[in-house]
Amino acid sequence: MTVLSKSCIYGVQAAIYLASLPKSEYVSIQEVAGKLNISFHFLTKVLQILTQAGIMISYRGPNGGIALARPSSSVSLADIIGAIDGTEVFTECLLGLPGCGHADPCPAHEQWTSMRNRLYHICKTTTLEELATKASELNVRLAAHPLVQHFTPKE
Amino acid sequence: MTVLSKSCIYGVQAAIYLASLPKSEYVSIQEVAGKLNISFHFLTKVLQILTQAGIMISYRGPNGGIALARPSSSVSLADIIGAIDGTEVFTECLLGLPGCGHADPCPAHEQWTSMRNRLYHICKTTTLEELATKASELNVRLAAHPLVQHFTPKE
DNA sequence: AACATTTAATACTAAAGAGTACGAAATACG
DNA sequence: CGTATTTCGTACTCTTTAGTATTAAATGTT
Repeated sequence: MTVLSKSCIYGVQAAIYLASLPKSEYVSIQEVAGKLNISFHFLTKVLQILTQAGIMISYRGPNGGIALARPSSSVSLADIIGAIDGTEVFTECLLGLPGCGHADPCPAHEQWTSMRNRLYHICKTTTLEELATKASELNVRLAAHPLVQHFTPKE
Repeated sequence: MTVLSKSCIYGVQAAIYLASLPKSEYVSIQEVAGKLNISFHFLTKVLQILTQAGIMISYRGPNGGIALARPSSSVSLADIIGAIDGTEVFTECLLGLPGCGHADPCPAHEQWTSMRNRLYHICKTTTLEELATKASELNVRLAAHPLVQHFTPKE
């Protein structure tokens, strides 16, 4: 059991990748998938979700692709997680009890609520800009396998 | 995507239920499943895991059942989660990157590590005794559906 | 207008999680 | 010894998530 689904992880990775690019032009999903070592088709589906959510914009045809719809400083981790996995992680009871809340708490309510709120706070205040800066500053890894390779100008 | 699997949630609920009983005798899985509104067969499989992990002990035959192997004050939430879902939640990178760590961090490493450590700390220091006490003190709910009913002496 | 490129949409396959069923093994009790 | 009770082990089904494939729609270029 993981906190984020695979779809969500891919979405976050792609978003960070876009945010880390110098210019904000359309980048083909193929390029992103290649750099991040993700299945192109699968990533396409994930990015469609982010596009529909208004987090990214897409453009079809030659030189088309996807791009962040807003400046990376105004997109939070929580935005992306919310769009793909939903807000469940930030709101649900640890034990999955439907009506768990202040009025009718489960035995783990207090501990978990404080936890969850902190998680939400961190995700809400962490922006793509911040993550992208770290990624490039520290030469930090983004992709699973070999590492993000050098940018090869698209042709 | 949830933090804990259904199996794990059921395991935790059952453990709290056992801990909340006055005496620590063998309780049939059927009784536990009934009180907690969980499928008997499914709960059986989950509790087998906890038995194999040494957290519970079982006894077959008439008047058999399961019981906590140790006093409820020495069983932590983390023990149960670890046995059923594994320690992944407490150790894994948010973005699921294999070698993510201090030496080779992902962009979300710092934030997530502090989060995770706190989660682990809370789960490690929260005992079944504590949870069970809350459950009975506050007349707090444990099961999803109707509510834990009154104890009906087993015969 | 024709063609190449790239996302959108849909459908399909594979794997994992959740839930069900049933027979085998252990044990108490008459 | 036989029978009822209760966990153990295995196998099966259903649902969700992950991943693959294919066709349609949009758009720039020649």
